[in-house]
Amino acid sequence: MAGGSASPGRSVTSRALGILDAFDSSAPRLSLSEIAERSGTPLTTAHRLLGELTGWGALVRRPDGRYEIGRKLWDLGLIAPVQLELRQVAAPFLLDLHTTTRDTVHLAVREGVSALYVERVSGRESVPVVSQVGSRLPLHATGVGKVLLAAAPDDVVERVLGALRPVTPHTVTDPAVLARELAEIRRRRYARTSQEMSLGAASLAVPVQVERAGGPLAVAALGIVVPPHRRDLSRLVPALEMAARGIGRELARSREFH
Amino acid sequence: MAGGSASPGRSVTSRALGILDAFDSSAPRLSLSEIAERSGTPLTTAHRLLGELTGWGALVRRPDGRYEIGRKLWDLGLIAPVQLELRQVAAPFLLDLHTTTRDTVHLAVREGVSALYVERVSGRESVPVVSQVGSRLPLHATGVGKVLLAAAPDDVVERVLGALRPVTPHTVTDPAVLARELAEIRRRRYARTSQEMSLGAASLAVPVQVERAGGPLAVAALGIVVPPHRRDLSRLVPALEMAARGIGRELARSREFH
DNA sequence: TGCTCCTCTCCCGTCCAGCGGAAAGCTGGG
DNA sequence: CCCAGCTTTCCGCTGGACGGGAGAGGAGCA
Repeated sequence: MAGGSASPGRSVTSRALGILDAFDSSAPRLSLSEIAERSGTPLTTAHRLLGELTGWGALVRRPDGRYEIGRKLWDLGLIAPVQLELRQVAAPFLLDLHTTTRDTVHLAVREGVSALYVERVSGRESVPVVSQVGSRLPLHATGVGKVLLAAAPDDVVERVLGALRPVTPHTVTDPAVLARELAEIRRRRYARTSQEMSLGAASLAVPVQVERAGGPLAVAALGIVVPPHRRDLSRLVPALEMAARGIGRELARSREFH
Repeated sequence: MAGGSASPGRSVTSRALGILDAFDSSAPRLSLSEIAERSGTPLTTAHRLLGELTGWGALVRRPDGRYEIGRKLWDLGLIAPVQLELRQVAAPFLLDLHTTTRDTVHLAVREGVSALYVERVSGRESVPVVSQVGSRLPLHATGVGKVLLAAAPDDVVERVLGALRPVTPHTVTDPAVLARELAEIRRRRYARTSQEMSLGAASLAVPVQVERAGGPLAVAALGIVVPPHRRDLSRLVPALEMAARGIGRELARSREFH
């Protein structure tokens, strides 16, 4: 009878941490049984581990019994140097763009075959919140993603072209169409998405480049989302390009010292 | 010979998590031995736990061998609902203030006897970075802190007055002086710090209030930091008050639905 | 160059704390 | 009222955590 036969192999610690993997931006509040199921942990074990995680402050218990991420992880997350240099350098430029245009501006980097949004200044007009800081989207699904893809190594491009899952009803799913778009982006130095018009916004994105010995190196993409009733997208290109060049210049300078 | 005699009592999990406690905004990169010392963990044990934490992604190893907070914790931290509602409601107001004044604007809440900065928009002129989002400062040491203190329950005020440690050379350390300042803040509805002039900036802070049955309830403080060469602080009061009222109103409205 | 000091890594015997099935609380809906 | 689903407590078994020791790898100094 009674339990016993300890864990199936993984270490205690990674088992506890695995619990945290159940949490996600699309599932920020979870009940005990949901967590147990999502993390593949026996209910009782999950219960105990949750107790410890809560005790430490990694999680907090809501009045309704569900768990959510606690202060401690917020504190620690804030000091994570994820693209720290880029974010610090870029922040003033994003704010400047926001001040002059009043629109939503965001900055993303490539992480594998995803675009990772690392900074964002929200505009007043409510646009869909898909580019939340920390969120990841497939490279082929957004303007900044395509810009990053246009500058990515060939093997990455091929991997993306090989698996074009639709994200919105308007996502390109034809590899030939996307390849043509990428060529166009490389030629014009900016991407312009009309696909997302249906979401109530149009967007524009440009590459951020750092000058290096051996040619420029794209490290990020700068995007702006404009409400649909303003169609003066093209007039924004110079401002965006200037900001992108400014970020690249400052980044190169700050790296010289290091 | 050989080790053995397992842990002194605490659970495995909390021991591993305790390792993370060694990290701090003032010490974001640590070596193995620093971590072992800071967390009071035997060197060998710390080494193993660090391996597990790194394997999961809570920490990453830098080329020089030091550890720092990794992507995973960043991701999780971003979905922590720490003052989520307040931050979402306040963000547009902070941006508006920044757009019109170009100065650094920040928002803080009270957490015990500390002011916790939860949102910030940095101005172009570089002011000291003490109000980084996530950082905590004693209530008596800053403008927003004093505003929060002025609205805090009596027991909190007494606790603070009882232990006035100096933070900068200009921090008030005399309880009587601070008590008079607090009375002044309650009367005028805003705080104005001249103490921090030496740091190269002057600041202004107002309470953010939510209307409730049973009188207004201060929940946060809104502050602005102005470079010293602009002395038109008083002209900012109306704009700040309007923003603070706006935040309070929106917050009350969004809570009605809930 | 040889020495010392410091930090990191691997090894391994002991022993205890994690494990999780079972069953008892606790809600809330029908 | 009864039942279904979720949460919490209980507890004996066992396998993995523990950490001292030794040695490798470097940095600094004479």
